[in-house]
Amino acid sequence: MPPHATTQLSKIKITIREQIESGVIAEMQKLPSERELSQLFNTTRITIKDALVSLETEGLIYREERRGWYVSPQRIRYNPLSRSHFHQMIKDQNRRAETTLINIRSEMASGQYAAALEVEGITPIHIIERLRHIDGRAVLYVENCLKAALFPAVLEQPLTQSLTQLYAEHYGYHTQRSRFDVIPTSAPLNVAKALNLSEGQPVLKICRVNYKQDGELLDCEFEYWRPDAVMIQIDSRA
Amino acid sequence: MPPHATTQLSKIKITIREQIESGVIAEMQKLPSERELSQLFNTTRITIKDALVSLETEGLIYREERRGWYVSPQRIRYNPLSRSHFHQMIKDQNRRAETTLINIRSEMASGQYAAALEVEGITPIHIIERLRHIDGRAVLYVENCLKAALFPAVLEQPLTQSLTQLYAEHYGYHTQRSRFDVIPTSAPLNVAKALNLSEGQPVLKICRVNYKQDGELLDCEFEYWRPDAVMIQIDSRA
DNA sequence: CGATCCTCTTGGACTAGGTCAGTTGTTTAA
DNA sequence: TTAAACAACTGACCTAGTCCAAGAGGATCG
Repeated sequence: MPPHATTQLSKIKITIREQIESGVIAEMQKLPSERELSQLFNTTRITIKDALVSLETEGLIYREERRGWYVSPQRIRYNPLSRSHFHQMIKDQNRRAETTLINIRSEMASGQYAAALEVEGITPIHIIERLRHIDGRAVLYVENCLKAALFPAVLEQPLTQSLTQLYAEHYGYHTQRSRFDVIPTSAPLNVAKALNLSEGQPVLKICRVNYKQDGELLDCEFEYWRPDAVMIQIDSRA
Repeated sequence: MPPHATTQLSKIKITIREQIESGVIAEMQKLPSERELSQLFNTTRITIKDALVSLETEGLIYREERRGWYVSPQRIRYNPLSRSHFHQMIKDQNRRAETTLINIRSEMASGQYAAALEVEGITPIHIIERLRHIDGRAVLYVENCLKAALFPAVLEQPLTQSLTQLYAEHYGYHTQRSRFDVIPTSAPLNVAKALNLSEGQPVLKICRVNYKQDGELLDCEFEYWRPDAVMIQIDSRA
């Protein structure tokens, strides 16, 4: 019997947590369906769902929309200040990374793009939308936003690799300064679609602005992480 | 009529969002009760609750346990690398800060404390639990964890002010290096109690370790923020 | 061999209630 | 005047279902 289990909810949570921590259900393995669990615990789907959502908030499990609930793997440690490549970072932590290109748009800066790029008036920009996977699981949706004037013919380049590397090798741009915000919020529809979430589920949003060697604003980036997949880790001299 | 509102849920969300953004309901003001809202929108409390939880995830509203739902104020911008005082940071953003002392414990390091302080074997520590308010709202629960050997008679000092300042003025310790982790997770029971949350609601956990001028580990800190109250903002040269 | 269709399973969205415990403000009694 | 008692209100927790759309996998057909 679980210790100090007062409510149904905490009993369910404790039992499932024990199953996961003892390894009975492995990382990335599927939990029984909500209907099955509600029979197992002799309760309703709503109570089961409340328990699952709570464990999801904790970062112990995650869901794929209309597919089921799964056990979260270990969090990736991520330092947004280090401009090291995503693929390198994942590999350093003995995990497997993939990147797919979703879409490229060219438009005039407006809304959060204009604000982040600190531009007024009509400025043409390219927006590169990519999806990053770790161990086969979509965990990160990224929008890179480039001032078109700084990046001639960028759309003909290979865009599933590191953009940092592309900037350096093809344009001679090096990031000298970075500024970023971390905001716990919810997934907009397009992000939710890409990450197999439903609209309004929690994500960790990271907005990053990079400046090149001469101090000019280089590009900005909007990252949307599955919140169970990552922890921000920063080490710096004060 | 709200645009593109397909489901009940999104209709309710859009309507409440409009009310807040247009200022009909002001910051920190209470929303109607779930029961009232379910009558207003001619739906059940479950649907209303789903909508409210979704807006809460977004950071637009927050709840006080068994008290009601309220409109979130603007997020505080917080740079965990700058060792500037909490009260100064809040004042710089034209907000009002308070700190209350909850409890002080002296025990032997174990669990996450031992891990963060990088100690093995029996090490006596002091744990200072404090609660921080912004504009009268409890938004941050902090545990400071000090190696007792480094801080003789620390418990006789005033502990609702800045500990950084106390370290410098009374012990001559200055933070030279900081390391911190940011983790979206859920509130443990003691934290939930202090922040008027219910167990398992989302918090932003920040674990910080400070090293003093000679490189020795000085102290560590566990911060639990209401996730709608804060955004992490870092600016640094790469 | 590849595409399409069909069926089963899944979580998402919803209705219509009830009980319980902590919070708040008011009334009452010492 | 003050504290204790009380009643009203709140979200937390819970039951018992229905309907729907998207996902997954197998069978079928060109």
